[in-house]
Amino acid sequence: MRPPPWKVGELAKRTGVSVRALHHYDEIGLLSPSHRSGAGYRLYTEIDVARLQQIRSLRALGFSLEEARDFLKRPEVTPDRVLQLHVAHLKEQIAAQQSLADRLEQVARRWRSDENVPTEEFLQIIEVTNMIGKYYTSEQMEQLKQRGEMLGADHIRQAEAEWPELMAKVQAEMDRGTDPADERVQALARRWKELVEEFTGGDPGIAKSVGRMWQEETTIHGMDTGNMRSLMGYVQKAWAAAPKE
Amino acid sequence: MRPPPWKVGELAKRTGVSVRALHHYDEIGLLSPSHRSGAGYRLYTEIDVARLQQIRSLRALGFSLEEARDFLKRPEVTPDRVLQLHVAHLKEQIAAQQSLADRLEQVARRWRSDENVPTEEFLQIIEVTNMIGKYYTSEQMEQLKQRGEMLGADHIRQAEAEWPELMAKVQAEMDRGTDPADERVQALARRWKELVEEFTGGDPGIAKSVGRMWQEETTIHGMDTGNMRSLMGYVQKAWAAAPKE
DNA sequence: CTTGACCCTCACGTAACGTAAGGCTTTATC
DNA sequence: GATAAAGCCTTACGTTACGTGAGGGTCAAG
Repeated sequence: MRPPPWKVGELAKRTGVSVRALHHYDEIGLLSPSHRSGAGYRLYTEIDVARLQQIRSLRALGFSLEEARDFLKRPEVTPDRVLQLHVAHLKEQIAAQQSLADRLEQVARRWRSDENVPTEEFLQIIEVTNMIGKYYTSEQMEQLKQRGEMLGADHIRQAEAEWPELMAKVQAEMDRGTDPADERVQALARRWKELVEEFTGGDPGIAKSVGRMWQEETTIHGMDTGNMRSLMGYVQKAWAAAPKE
Repeated sequence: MRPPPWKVGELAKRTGVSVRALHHYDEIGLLSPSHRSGAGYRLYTEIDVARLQQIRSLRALGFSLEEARDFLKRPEVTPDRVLQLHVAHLKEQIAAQQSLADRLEQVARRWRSDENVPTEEFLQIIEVTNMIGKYYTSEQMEQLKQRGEMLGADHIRQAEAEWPELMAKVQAEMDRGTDPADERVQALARRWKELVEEFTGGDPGIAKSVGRMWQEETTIHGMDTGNMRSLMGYVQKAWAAAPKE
């Protein structure tokens, strides 16, 4: 296991990725080992390991192998960016799973008491169960990727810059106790929504999940999380209070 | 949407399970709607919805469709049992994801500071990432199911009864501050391990995850969780302190 | 020097649907 | 009450990410 060119079986044993999978990644040009021995043995280096990690993280996000390959081609995709995405996704999953677990426990309790659970409960459970692990669905990813390309890197950066600013303003209104229905707050909430939509391509499903992702992202840019949740709550109230269009 | 025989598309829309998937489930005899209209339209009742929920929960646990079908045939499998399994699995996932997320954040920070992360980190991340969502692997499930059949229902119940008893004893030693290496504790730890192995068929991978499941299960039988964790920790120390065989 | 553990390259198999084709039925619209 | 549009049916081939051998070199150990 020691000496850092590893043979395929060694890498497989250490990572839990099957030999066949590594062969497959090589075949499709997703991860080709940096070296081959004289006899044609695949030899993987640290660089290959790092790339494999990126790949597995992206797969955990729901990327297909092809999407992962394309994504890793893009120059702005740095290793820590991938890690951040993975972390954001995990936190999202955790939140969703936590609430589902609570719900399931309730239903189980109810079932044990009177064996009579309304079908509506089951319908909702099915829906939520499906959503978990599917948060970034393939079409959603499609849109995300397209948007990412269409907006261009600098556009994205601009949005990134606007977020903290916008959040600071919202925070100010919140501290001041302004009613979420107030026009000033409404304007901020609208802008918030626009920013989200700009990034998501207007898909409401993706908006929900990516909303939280942005929350993470901007957290990383130097803000605190507990607070953020209350901010989100405030904005949501504002949306709820909005005159319908 | 109201009237409870639903057509396939209605059910699909409400649950997020695709029409094709429902057709598929019908084809393979996993979920055949209770009724058909004169024109041959599939009509799903509340009972069908409840079954669909079971199926999706089992799928979330990593069951294949065939395994789910067989599992649901068994008479001791009640709806709330499936819910409990699902809950246990979710909590397990949450714990694993939480620790992975922490790890990823650490690594990301380290990367941003010196851009130099030891390969060992990546190897471990890959391994853990793989394990999540794979906790119950198909072969593991195989073993679980086989064991479930081989042990028989009453054997299981006996084990169920022994758990609280055993845990009470462990708790007593722990409260007393007995060293985990002490022979009394060692005996209890061995029995603990035996019980786990009896249920898991001796597979160490499954033992780890099912250990937590039992934790949940027995919790449900009326014990408190926070405490349980420290119990587990204590037993693990005992295992670590065991003279190697 | 042989034997077991690995490695290679084909190459076909599989699970759980996706997707499209061709053709009825039900619902909505005028 | 006709005429779409929308939804349902079956049949059937396509897809992704590998699993699972088959047939045959390679290499460290005894």
